[in-house]
Amino acid sequence: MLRNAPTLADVARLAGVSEITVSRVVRNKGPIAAGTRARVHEAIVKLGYVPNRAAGALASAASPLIGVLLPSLSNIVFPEVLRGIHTALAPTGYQPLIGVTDYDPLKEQHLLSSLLAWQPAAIITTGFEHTDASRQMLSNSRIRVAELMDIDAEPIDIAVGLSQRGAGFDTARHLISRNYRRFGYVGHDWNADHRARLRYEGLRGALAEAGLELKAEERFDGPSSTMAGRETLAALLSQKPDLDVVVFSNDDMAVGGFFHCLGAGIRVGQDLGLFGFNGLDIGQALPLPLSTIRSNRFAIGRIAVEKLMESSRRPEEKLVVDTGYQIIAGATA
Amino acid sequence: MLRNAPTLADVARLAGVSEITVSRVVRNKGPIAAGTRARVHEAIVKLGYVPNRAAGALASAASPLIGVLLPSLSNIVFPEVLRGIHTALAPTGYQPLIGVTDYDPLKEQHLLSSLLAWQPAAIITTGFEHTDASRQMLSNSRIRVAELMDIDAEPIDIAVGLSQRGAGFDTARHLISRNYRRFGYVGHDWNADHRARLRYEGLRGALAEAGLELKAEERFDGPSSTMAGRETLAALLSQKPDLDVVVFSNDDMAVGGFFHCLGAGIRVGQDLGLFGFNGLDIGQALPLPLSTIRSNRFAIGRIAVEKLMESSRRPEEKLVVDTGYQIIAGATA
DNA sequence: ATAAATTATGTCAGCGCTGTCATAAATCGA
DNA sequence: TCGATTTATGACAGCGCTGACATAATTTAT
Repeated sequence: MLRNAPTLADVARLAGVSEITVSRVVRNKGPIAAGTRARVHEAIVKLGYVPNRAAGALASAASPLIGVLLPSLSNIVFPEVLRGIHTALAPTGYQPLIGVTDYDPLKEQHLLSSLLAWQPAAIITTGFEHTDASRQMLSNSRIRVAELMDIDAEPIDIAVGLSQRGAGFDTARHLISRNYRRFGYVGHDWNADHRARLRYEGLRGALAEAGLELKAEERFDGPSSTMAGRETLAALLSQKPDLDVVVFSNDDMAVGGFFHCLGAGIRVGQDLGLFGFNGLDIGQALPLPLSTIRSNRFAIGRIAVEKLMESSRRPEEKLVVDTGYQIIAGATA
Repeated sequence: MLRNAPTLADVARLAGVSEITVSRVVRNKGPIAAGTRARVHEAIVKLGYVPNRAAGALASAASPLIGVLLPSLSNIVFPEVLRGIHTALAPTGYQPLIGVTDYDPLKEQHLLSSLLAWQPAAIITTGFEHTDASRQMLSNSRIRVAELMDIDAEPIDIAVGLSQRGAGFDTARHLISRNYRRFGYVGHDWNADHRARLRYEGLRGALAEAGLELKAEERFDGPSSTMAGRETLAALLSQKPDLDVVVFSNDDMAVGGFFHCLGAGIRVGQDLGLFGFNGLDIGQALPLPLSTIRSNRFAIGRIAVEKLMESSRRPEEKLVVDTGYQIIAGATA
């Protein structure tokens, strides 16, 4: 932006009104006579005026920015949440200011303070794992805060997501009802991905209730990926070949598992059941649609924004929105 | 952010120095005595001072923001570019302000003007297709501009990417050298995705040079996806079964094609060759690794930021960085 | 017709910071 | 030793906008 870009004052002069009137026209605020509005708009177009957001943010101690903290951009899950956020934000004039935490609460804390420096209207972050300092900043700021993906704990303000533990639990219930008994588990690094751990715990809980247990489990030491799923299933089966179903930490891993079976001549759905989590498109495009759980990621982002926008002040009551999950029966388990 | 958050003045008072000195300490600018610096830092920590970015941006007519315009977040390609941008940005203190254009130049134009209102240090956008007004805004602004993904036209300032046309061309050359002759093409909507069209044109160009042609082609009317690839290949083959290789507009589509073959009992690599574009992980995790072209998306984002950061003023010379592409021979063609 | 309410517009200070220019203190060179 | 540099700090205005508080013009009610 140039120093000599037209300002409110320039527009006001050209339209023959005061600056504040132009400001009101631009922000659609307060009563403006139709004729005045027209003249101002004309002047705006003529000069190519674009409001300086920094000045506006400073003067009003508020900005049309929404801080968004995402743990990762490496698989499609969080971009989809972001897409939901974006879709809901687009008609409002708010813009997302993004930070990527790499699943690191300390990084989240640093990013949070630089986001807060912009005086955003709201902050959207992921999960409930924050440093004390982050929590402090968020509650001090008094702006609206949404914590996404999980609803298994008490939010700072709004939580939007699904019960990760419940999803794990219902995975086991579903598979037990389909007469699977010899369960294996293939996961990835859950120091990073806390929600994968919650699903795992839910899974084990339901198995225990049914008097069952995991016959074998293997965790890939790194982030989830198709390749990791493929290799980790191979490792699991070489150690324990007589499983009748394997639950994966997510669809990326499960699709990899499917590919392993394809290569190894294992008939998926007959010799071995496979179950994922997320309901990604890729899983449903497989020759056998993947049995999995739909996690409604787009909706989580969209609904979070909608709820945040309902009021600029944080209400007394904390809000928890359960976006639910649906078991996709599929054909692999 | 609260109206009563500590300001520079509060820090200055506590440290017993002037505001400008605190400002200099915070920004690491100008000479500061070690003792002064220490006292200021102490005061900053004690008060939990966080600089108000809006004020800084207003006063200096510049902000530590980088405007990023992406066409889509629906598949993994642009999130990966964004990840590259993010990775390079993280140590610099700059933050990305994101807009999603849905491949619509007019939407891009609107987003551009709201990004520019923040007086960003630079703008990163995609491709060369902009409205005249966008082009105008970008050149008037004098800030650094990077146009990503394609290098087949003259950039406004910096272009970082690969020759899409060249990638299409070399796809054909490669397949011809492997004795494929009966080419089919499966694409998606290229009104949106202009680069897919460039690759297609490159492909046809190389075929023509070799005295060959596309025996059949089919374009899915919508964005690329695994399912679209699967269905569109089915349609193509039902119309023209005797192809020996099918080139897809990208890996998502090609993976879908692979799944179709799996279901239809077509032996990939023997009965029919498949070739993609992008070099996504998923393609390489297939039982037969997908034959495709690696497009170095992460590097495109990272290098764009690095080049943008080299100077805050736009140099006389336009810069084109070719991040290249590599043919991944794979096993499907 | 006149007070009361409503609508339309303006004045002014100040948001929190940084650029510019000035000044003071320390260091240097011959 | 004394001007010339270099280093360290400060005073001050002003970036472009908006909130609070008038005030003027118009409509409505009585």
